[in-house]
Amino acid sequence: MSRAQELLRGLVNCESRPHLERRLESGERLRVKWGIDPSAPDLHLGHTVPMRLLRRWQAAGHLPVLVIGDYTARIGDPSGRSATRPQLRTEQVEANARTYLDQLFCVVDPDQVEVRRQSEWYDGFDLAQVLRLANAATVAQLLQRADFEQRMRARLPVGVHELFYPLLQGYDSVAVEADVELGGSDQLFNLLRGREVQIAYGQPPQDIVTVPLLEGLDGERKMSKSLGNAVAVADPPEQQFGQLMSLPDQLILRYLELLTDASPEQLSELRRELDLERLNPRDAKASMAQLVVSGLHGEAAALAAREEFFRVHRDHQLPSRVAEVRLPARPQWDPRDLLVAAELARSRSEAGRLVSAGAVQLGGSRLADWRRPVTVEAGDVLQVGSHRAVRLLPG
RNA sequence: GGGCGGGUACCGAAGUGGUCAAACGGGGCUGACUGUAGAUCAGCAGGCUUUACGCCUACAGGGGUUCGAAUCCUCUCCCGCCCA
Repeated sequence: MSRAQELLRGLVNCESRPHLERRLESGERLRVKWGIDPSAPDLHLGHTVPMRLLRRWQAAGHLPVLVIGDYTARIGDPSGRSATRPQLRTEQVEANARTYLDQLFCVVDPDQVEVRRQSEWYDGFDLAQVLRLANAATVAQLLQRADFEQRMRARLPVGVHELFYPLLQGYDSVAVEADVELGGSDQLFNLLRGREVQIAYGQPPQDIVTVPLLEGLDGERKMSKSLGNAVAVADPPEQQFGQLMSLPDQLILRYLELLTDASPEQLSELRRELDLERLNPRDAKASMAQLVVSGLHGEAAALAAREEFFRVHRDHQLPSRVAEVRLPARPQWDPRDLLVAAELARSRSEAGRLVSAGAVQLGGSRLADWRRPVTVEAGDVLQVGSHRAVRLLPG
């Protein structure tokens, strides 16, 4: 496999591939732009797909240029807007940007990057420059974008400022003189626009590399924090492990391919084992989860997370670390008050329902009826379902 | 600026005067089973209480009609479409 082929392995799309391969073979140090909007403080596993690619390119001697979208994030990300969103304040954006970088450097080598912020060039942008930028595309070109079209058809709002997104992102490429821009496959439109903007400003157009979008835990839609199907990079290892175990079985190989260093040979071997049912999908999934978690938190943490998961969910034992709750001493408790006091139920009504459903155990025995008061011994464990439990202490 | 159509629980979406705390689907929670928080099947679904077909709060917001309103009227706010 040539150097270029190695760097482009597993990618869905390049523009233009022959040109990019030539440049990769030339030994040139390429400036590889990757942009992120710090509109929310957390990166998730979907972001680590391009991050992992950047690391590979770093190893081959190229320079990632990370563009922090502090400007577009400050305006407010209009996608998925359900109400007028409060504009993010500068400090908030800056704080987000910092946690972003911390998370990024879990994967990307912090010594081999250039970090840039949009504010470097947009703070001083005047109207003449805005108009010149706006002249780099026509309305028809901007509206042909698939998600605008879908939203218009679905009678959802499309803000005027959203039309500027591709232009702003494109101008970023001009500002940082990008040779290559990396993005998710949903970014193709914006990335291509970047080429046109560069041409309009007299620069050679960047090459484009798009990586596949990672499906979220629901197995259907792309991973996104707002869809609630994401695993955050900063989440604790046990939580990540558990979330990964809730993945539909058919995505095990996909996650291995996009989120770990598993080789194509290992993947096809694993596929064969699963097809022949020689391997329990649960165990394959656990191996995947362990690899992914160890990539972010290290091997020891990943192993501990795996053991804890099996202990609680396969062997149905109490979690090894149970939170402690201090309660006033009372001779008897209404089970509902007890659940609310332990923060295992939001209301007495909900607590009553949980007891009726047979979900609640106190000191190892199942509560049958919320009407029957219970006595609490110091150190008793109150448990709801299989994995929510607290130890009750007098206080 | 004009015309039209909308705003219902976490999301989508029924419901056009009482039997609506509100169908159905998704998501969520719980149980059974299992091979995992996966799959499948079942249950739960605002709050409070003396757990009763009791009370309070709730169908964008305010005001009104009515014995009674998510449903009718009115004003306000928000959104979409078409025309200009």
